[in-house]
Amino acid sequence: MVHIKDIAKVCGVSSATVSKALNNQPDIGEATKERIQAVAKEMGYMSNSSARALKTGKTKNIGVLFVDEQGRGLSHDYFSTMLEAIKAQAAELEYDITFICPGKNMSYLQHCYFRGVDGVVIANINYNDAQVIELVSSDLPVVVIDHVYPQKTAVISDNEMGGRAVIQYAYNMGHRNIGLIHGELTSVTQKRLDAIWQFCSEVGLNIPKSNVKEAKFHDSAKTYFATQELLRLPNRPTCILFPDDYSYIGGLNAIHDAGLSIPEDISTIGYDGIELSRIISPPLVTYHQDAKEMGRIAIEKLVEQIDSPAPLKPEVIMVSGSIMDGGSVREILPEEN
Amino acid sequence: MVHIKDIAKVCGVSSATVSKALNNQPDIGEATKERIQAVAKEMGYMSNSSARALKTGKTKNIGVLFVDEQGRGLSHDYFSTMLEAIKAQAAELEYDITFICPGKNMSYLQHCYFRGVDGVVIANINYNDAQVIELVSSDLPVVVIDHVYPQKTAVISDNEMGGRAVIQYAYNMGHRNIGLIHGELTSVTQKRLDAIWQFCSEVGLNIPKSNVKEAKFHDSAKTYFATQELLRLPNRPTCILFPDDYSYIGGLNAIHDAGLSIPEDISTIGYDGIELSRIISPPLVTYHQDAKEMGRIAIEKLVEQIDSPAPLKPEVIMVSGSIMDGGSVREILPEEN
DNA sequence: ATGCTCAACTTAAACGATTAAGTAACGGAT
DNA sequence: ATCCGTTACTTAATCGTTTAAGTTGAGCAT
Repeated sequence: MVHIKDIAKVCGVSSATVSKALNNQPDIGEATKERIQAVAKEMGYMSNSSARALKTGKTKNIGVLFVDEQGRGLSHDYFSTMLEAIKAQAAELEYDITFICPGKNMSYLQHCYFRGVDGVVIANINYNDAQVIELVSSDLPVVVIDHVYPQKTAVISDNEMGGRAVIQYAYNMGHRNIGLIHGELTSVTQKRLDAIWQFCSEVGLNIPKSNVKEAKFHDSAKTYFATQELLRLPNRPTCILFPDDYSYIGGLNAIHDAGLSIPEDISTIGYDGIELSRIISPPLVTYHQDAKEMGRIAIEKLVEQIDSPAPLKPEVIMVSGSIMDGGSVREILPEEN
Repeated sequence: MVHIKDIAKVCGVSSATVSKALNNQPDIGEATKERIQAVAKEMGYMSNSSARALKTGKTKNIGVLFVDEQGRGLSHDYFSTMLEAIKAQAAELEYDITFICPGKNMSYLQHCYFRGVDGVVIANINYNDAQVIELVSSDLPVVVIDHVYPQKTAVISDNEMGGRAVIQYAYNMGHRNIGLIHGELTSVTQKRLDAIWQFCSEVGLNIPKSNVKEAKFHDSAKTYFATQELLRLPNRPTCILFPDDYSYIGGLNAIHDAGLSIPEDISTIGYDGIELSRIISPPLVTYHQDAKEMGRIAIEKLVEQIDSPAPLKPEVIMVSGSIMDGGSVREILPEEN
C-alpha cells in the first residue's frame, strides 16, 4: 500500500505538501502540484478514509435505515428502486452508504456514531420505534422518507395526488360503481382515502360502504379474498381500485377464477407502478410513485444539510407521481350506467 | 461525543487501561474492568471505528460488488434475497457492508483500498471486466458468487442439479414432448443445458431442435415471443421449461393470449423460486435456488478468510436448491403420448 | 540597504484508538 | 532481607492524514 509519505519521499517534498497538492489547496505551486499528482497516480495512491475521517471528522458515508418488517424490504420494488436511487445519487456525490441495522449491543444512533456517518436517510420503518426517535432527536443530519417528523426534512410520496388520480381515472372512464380495496390503515392509506372521499364529494360520486374492503399492502392472499367479496356483491362494481400492484396479483387471480376478463367484465387500477405491472396482461393502469426521484432527492437534501455550516430549515418535499396507462380499464359509455 | 479519555478521567485511570478494559484484555483487574465498563455504558460511549481501523488495520467492513448491468440488480428477487442474507449474516458477525461501485476516478480495487474493507463479496457482475479481474487478483480476501475464479473461494448455485430437476420433473409427470426456453448463453445457462441433455440421453428422451428457443433472463417480452413460437409448432409441446420465474410472466401471457389454460392445455415449469411464483395462478412448479443460504455462506466463508492468519485454501461450494411444487404441471397419462 | 509582502513550502501537533514496553507494588520462596 | 515472578497498571509510540503556525527566500518599494 502506498502512502502520502512514500509520495513525499519520491517527490522530495514533505507529506504536508503532498496532502495539500492532492487536495488542491491553493498554497502549493502549480508545477509541484502537477508533479505530485502525476507521481501519486503513477504509484497507484489511494487515500485512507479512516485516517482522513479521523482527522477531518467527515466520513463521506451516509447511513441508511431501511428496516424491512417482514424481512423482505429489499424485495419490495418500491423500496428497492428507492435504494438503488439512493445508492446512485450517493455515489454521484462521492458518498458511500452504510446500512444501519439493529446491532447486537448498539442502538441505531450508536451504530451511526460508531461508523461516524455524516447523515442518515430513514425509510420504511416503524416511525414510533424508540430507537428511531432517539436517532431523529440527535444532532445528526437526517432526511426521512414518507413520514414527517417536526423539524426534520421529509421526502414524501404524494398520496393525496395518488388517491385522487386513481379515482379520477376510473370516474373519467365513466365508472360510477367503483370498488375499493385499501391497505392497512396507516397514515399513507389514510391520505389516499381522504383524497378519494374528497374527489367523490366534489363530483357527487357515491361509494357505498359495502364496496370498500380492507386488505394489506403487498399481501396478495388478502387481496384475493377482498376481491372475491366485491365480485359477489349483488351490484358488482365495474372497476376495482387495489392497494398496490403487487397485491393486485391476488385480485387478478380472483377475477380469473370467477371466470371474468379484464377489462371486458371488470376494470382494475393499481398503485405503485412497479415493473411487474408492465409485464402482466393486460398492463395495469396504476399510479406510479416516483421512488427513484424520491431516493435521489433524499440524498441531495441530506448532503445539502451535511455541507451547510449552519443548520438548514427543514423542508417537506412532496414528490408527485403519475398515472401509467394500461389496458386494464374499459371505458363505460353513459348508457351502460 | 464521549471518548476513551473522558472515561479514563472519570475512572481515574489511563486511557490504555480503559481501552484494554473495554476490549476485555486479560491484564486488567476484574474490579477495574467492571467499573470501567459500567462507566462507559453510563456515559454512552461508542468507539470510533475510524480511529480503531487506523490503528488495527481492520475496518469490520465488507465490500459488496453487485453490479446490476441493467441498473436493476436489486429489483431482481434472486439478488435482493441474496443481498438481504449477506446483510443479515454480516450483521450477525458484527460487520457492516459497503457497496463497491464504479467510482468517478476509482477502480473497484481502489474503492476497496480507500474504504479499507476487510474482504469482498462479488456477485452478479461481468466476470471478465478488467476491474473485476484486478480486484480478484489482489491480496484482498474474496468470495465470488456464481462464478469460479482459480484460487478463489466460490459459492455457486447448483445449476446442473437445477437443470436436471426441472427436466426430470416434467419427465416424471409423463411429458415426452417438452419445449425449452433458455436464457442467454452464459456459463449458467450452459450448465443447466448440459444437465438437461445429460438427463435426456440417460432416459432416451429426444428434444428436437425446434423445441428449443433462446430468450433472455428476466426478459418477459423475449419469452413471450419464444413461447408463441413453441405454441405454433405443428406438434405443440405439452410442457415448457422457462428461463426463470420472472420472464415466465411473458410465457403466461402468450399462453393466455393463445386461449390456452395451464395446466389443462399446457404445463409450465420455471426457475428461481421467487415469491412471485407463489402468488400467480396456478402457482408455478419451479426450481428454487437458495439465494438466502448462498448469501449466508458467502459471508461466513469470507469472514473465515479474514480471520485466518494464513491464507486458506480456496473452496468451491455448491448450494443445492429444490423443486417447489405448484399447479402448473399436469400429469400426462401413458396413453396420451 | 532595509523592511515588507507574498508565495511556496516545512514543522509539528492533532484526530481517537491500540499495544509493546516499562514500572510499581505485592507476595512468597529462599 | 533479598530476589523473583506476578499482577495491574502507565507511558509513549503509532496508525495515515490534515492543517494551523512557522520558515525561507524572492521580489519590490522606499
